[in-house]
Amino acid sequence: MFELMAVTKALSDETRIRLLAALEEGELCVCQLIELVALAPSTVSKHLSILRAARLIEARKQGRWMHYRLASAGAPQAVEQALDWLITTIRTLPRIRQDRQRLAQIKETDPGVLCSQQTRQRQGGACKLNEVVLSDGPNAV
Amino acid sequence: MFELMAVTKALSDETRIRLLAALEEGELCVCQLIELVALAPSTVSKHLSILRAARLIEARKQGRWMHYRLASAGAPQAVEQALDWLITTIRTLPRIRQDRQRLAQIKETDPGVLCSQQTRQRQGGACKLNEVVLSDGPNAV
DNA sequence: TCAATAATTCGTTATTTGGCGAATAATAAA
DNA sequence: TTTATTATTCGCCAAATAACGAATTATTGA
Repeated sequence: MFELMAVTKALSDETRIRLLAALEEGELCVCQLIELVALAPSTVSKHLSILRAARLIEARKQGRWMHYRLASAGAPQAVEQALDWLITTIRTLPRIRQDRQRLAQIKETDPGVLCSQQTRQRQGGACKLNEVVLSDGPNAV
Repeated sequence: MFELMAVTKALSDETRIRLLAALEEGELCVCQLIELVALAPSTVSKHLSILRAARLIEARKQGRWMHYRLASAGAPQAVEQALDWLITTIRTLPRIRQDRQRLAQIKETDPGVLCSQQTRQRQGGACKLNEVVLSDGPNAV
């Protein structure tokens, strides 16, 4: 029962559904998934750990990068069937199709470049935006 | 996406899984489900409304009684497939088998009698049982 | 019509969950 | 070895959720 609930709880969050859908096309590294769902690295990492605990995804470490993929054929049957159901069900949903397009763009960028972009955004990169907002614009103080 | 999430969220609670499993064998009224999961009527009613909103179950009103059953063939394909997956997956789980046995007992009692028993229990009615338990039996003080 | 009853809705409380940033771990590069 | 970088874990806060009892609705029976 515990294992079943791990699966159903893992599937009960929209972000995690999107992550699974993204992985349908093949293995991705964390920074690519972060780029797709546009959430903090710690948040995405937590979502991935929940999916992994439910055995819906598997991980592979390569240097500093972690690569995630959907559970393989070796997974429990309940997990495999759940994934089958999910993937066929979500394929046509607008949100998922949108993600799929965006993912194609993301894959064009080298993951290394992607990571450094994200790091810059989290650090000083946002300052320029703040300055503009604070000195001018509709939300000026 | 909204409809899909309604289904996955509905399946993310253990009580609701047990309710679905109970309904696999056929239609049941609310008081029978209350008896099975041993939760407050308002709680069970809420769970049923969540399952119903996800279209996993359907309802039929007969007088003061509401009868619930699993979604029929007319349900959305995603719902039907989810139910198929769930029912086959949970059938062997200890907790569900246990519920199935208890449900057989519950069905032996007339629902009307069941309801009045429950009403008495929620009010002062538990006293008689308490007295017996307190004065004698395996749990006597 | 009025009381009883099956179920639901409402309001409140406690727990769980999702989100973030800071700190940490692990690995690569200088 | 030291620094940079990728990802995770931790600690905190806000939002969502499950539980209950009280009040309400809908229906039957007196």
